Amino acid sequence: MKKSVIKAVKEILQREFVLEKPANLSFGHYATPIAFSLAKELKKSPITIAEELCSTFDSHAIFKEVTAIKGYINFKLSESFLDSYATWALQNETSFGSDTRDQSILLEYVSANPTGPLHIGHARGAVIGDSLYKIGRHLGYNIVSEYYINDAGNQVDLLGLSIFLAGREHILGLDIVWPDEFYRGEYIIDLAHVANGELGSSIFEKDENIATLSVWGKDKMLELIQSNLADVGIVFEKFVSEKSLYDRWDASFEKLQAHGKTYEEGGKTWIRSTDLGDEKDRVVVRDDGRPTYLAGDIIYHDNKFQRGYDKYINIWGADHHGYIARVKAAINFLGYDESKLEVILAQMVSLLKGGEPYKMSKRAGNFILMSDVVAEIGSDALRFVFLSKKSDTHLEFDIDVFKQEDSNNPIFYINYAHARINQIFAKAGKSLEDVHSITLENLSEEAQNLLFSALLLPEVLEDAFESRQVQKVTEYLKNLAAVLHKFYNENRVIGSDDEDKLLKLFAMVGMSLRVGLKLIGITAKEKM
RNA sequence: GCGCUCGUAGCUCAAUUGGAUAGAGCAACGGACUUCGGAUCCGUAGGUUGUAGGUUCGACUCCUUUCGAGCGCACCA
Repeated sequence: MKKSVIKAVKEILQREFVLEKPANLSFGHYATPIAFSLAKELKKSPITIAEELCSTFDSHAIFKEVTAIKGYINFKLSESFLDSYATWALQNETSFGSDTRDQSILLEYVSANPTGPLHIGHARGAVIGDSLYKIGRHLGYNIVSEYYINDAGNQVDLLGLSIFLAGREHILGLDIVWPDEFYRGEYIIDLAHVANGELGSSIFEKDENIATLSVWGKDKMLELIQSNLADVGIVFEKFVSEKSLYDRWDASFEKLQAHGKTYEEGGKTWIRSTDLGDEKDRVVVRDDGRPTYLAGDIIYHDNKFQRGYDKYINIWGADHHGYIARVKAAINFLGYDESKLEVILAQMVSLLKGGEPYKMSKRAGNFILMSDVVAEIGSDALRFVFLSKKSDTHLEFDIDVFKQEDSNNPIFYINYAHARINQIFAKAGKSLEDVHSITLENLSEEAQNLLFSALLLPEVLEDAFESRQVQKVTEYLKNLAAVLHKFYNENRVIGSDDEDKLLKLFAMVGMSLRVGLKLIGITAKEKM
């Protein structure tokens, strides 16, 4: 819809311009402030320019009216244009808002360590990533989702040790001296019991079994994480193991060397990341010859860029923000364009419980499990809460308030609008086919506005995806539901002269609600 | 100390990425039910956009100052 307007306006103005929504729908459907930017050039007032430009739009069929108000040029679409668009959309639900694009995108998100279940902080990035993925696909991007498994290094060793010690304490009944660093939490004890069942209690007898428990535990945790994700409708296309990458280190290292960005000092190998604005140079190989975590990420990004995507999006927890500079520097040193990497930071989620701060930590066992929250409020509400806020703002909510949310939850409000539409069709004893051929014209002002709102979905999706701000979709859906509820209260459909027209209009609204919800991972309810 | 992110109604958040009178929900108060499901709608009240400057036709948005909050500042992942 927006594209048609841009095309039409461009034909007439013959120059670039900004198209936006007017402050008030009564002004028109779209507007441009171009007169302001022309004012200096033409040495005339914006108001005069806008009025002059208006008259040049008279002939165009897609506009009902073009008016100048306080320097803005406002465009009102014709009813026949809106009707034909809606009629087409209703016949093509799956492709409504869909398009073909040639850009390819690799989207990496979650990538939580396989050393414990997902907690509520992971959920934010997970839900945002998955929604971007679903929307991007719908918009026609060639987009692939990927999970990077940190299955190498100390953390996984620590997991093995923790399970081992838990087994010795809880299964063998031995007295344990716990080291400073280990994973706490019920799930470690649970794992020890499962290991006891699958591997036998003898696994806890000898220290050399710790390595076995590490690998075993990591696989179990990965299964658990995947199951946690599946519970909120998230399935990854691809998993990449950090461990499997290290034998390619030599090849990646050669590239860095070829660009002269490495050096030896103190028996260690460094990269000159300060050349590209990092705070300090970084060690990539320790003095004992073991590569660091960054080395793994260098190989991984080398591997990613070799796969040749147009764009790489990583969603990280905000506590990793200090990591961006060194990874971008490394990508540059490998000989790639680091601007193709875009990092979205999902800010911290702080939880309260009964007004008290609820401290979260991966290492300690007192984090709140994502699966617990899902069990209490459901996947839809969890997704909606995280999708309603910009990812880069700190988010705080009280878990008790969150539990209470029922009718106050906007997800119910939107679902109710959708269910109402189904209900009214049922009550009228009609289906979409019965009203499909009717033309949507001579509608009231309110009905036209409702129709227009429903038809905005495609451009909202596009805007949300391109700005990577999914809250635009939830905002839109809340607004569309509100317009529908208001209209419903003020207008009787069944038995009115315009019954079929209004049913068709409602069908269009229902479709936008349904498609929009689907793309943020929520299934619209047929009835409540 | 240095860096990144964020300060918008009592609370949780929006604001077309520099545009028109800064908007929703919750909480408060007052209305609308012989209703196509009231899980809804309407109204009232609530703001110097943390502070102080600057840039321009125009600033919540960009720049500078300052205050506050969170996070980071590993050869851990």
